[in-house]
Amino acid sequence: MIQTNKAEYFNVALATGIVLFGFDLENLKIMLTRKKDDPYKGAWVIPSRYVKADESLEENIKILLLQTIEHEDVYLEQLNAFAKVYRNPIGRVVNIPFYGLMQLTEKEQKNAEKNGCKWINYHDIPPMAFDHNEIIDYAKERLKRRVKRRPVGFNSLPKEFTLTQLQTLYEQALNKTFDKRNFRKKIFNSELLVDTGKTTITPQGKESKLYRFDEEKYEKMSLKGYDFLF
Amino acid sequence: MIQTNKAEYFNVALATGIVLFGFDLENLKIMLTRKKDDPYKGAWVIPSRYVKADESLEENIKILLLQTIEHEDVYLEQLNAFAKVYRNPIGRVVNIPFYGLMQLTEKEQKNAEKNGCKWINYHDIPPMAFDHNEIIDYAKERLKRRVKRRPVGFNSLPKEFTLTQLQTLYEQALNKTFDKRNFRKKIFNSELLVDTGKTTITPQGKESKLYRFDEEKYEKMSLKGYDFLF
DNA sequence: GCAAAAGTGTTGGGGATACACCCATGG
DNA sequence: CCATGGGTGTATCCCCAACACTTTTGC
Repeated sequence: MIQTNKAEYFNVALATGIVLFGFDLENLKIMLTRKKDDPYKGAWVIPSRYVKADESLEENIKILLLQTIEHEDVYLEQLNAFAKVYRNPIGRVVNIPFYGLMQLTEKEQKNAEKNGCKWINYHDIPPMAFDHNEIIDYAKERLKRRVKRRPVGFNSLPKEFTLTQLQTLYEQALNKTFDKRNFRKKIFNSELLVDTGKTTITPQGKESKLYRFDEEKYEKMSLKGYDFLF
Repeated sequence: MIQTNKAEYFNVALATGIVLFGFDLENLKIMLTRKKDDPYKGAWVIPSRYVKADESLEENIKILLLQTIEHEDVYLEQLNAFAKVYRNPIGRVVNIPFYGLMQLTEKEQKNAEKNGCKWINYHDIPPMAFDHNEIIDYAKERLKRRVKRRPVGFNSLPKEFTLTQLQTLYEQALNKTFDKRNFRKKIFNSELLVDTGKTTITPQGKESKLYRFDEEKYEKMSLKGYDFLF
């Protein structure tokens, strides 16, 4: 590490951003907002926020979550820093975005709207300011890897859910379809699910069994990943 | 993005670091150096360097490579930013480390030594300054994932190599052993290798076949990953 | 009555693992 | 002559992919 006078290097700004994925049991969505001031006033962006010198990235992201969906109950992972020299016209701003995954209910839909954000379909992301399209593409790739290699439902489904809901989540994230029987076999083989014995009536009026995750098994799988692939 | 006066946020320093893995055909090693000035003067660190406001991360890493091994012929990937508030006593310094993978020859051994660096065994990393042990652990996990899911030999072996050398690389990185026949079967099934028809005499005096990678196939595999696991 | 969704088994193939011996060389 | 390392084949098992019909409900 080259030693030098502080002023020469302590002149970069740090920001976090959040690529927040929400699953409403039918579609995967991403929460976007519009920029409130220049540069790029009015353009689509992911929610972002400058980091103060004595603030951790996690604290900063939590504030972003409170300002948008109004709670912090989100699974988070840090993504690669985006640090190109001229990515922001006002100076050298490094954005360290996070990937977030959550269940999307009416509540978050309303809170987001109230706070000037919008949940937009995963497959229908508009052109955005800065390098935010790049950031979203990167986050989507991360989500795909996670879905393939680790269980993700715990963070994006209600406590009890149907197998069709789980399969829909996987199909949306990976943008392909699965054979129902094979999907269920794979899931059951992983011993990740517990039959609650209960049923629900789906929006289509069909009776459907409810399952929940085996939390202990889920934790183990989250760390190790699967030995098979979706 | 909250708008504000520039001085309030443009006060962070940015650094890159390199966790450089080298394979000398027998052992995996990591290049470390000792800190030349305070804080932590004399302590082990990974080679690191402040980023200037108009300098890209990649430019910065290239300079680090020239100052240590004296060439840039290294496979690089950016790792997660390390950004804890109090990780550096002189101020808020965010380190964006890179993972590097290369073949380690006599030349780099000598250059590193000349430039105050040392190649240390992968399994024998000393306590280090700042959070550099954490960074190395993170990079090791990345290497393990890469070895399991994508071909890595191209970046860490000579153009032509023996299957034992390739297997040793995998065994070192994953810290386990493989059955020779099964390892070869898996590699051949991937159709990644081409028999050069040549042989070499190993240091043990045995005649051994030389292989090289099928570059086209290798590129494809690097992007998609394997459908099987090591 | 018909369209849409929930639920359920079998078969075949391919890749992973486990496992042992021969031969050539250096010492 | 023996220790070391290069090279090779088979049998088993399990996971994966392909594939179709019944039942119930809403409309």
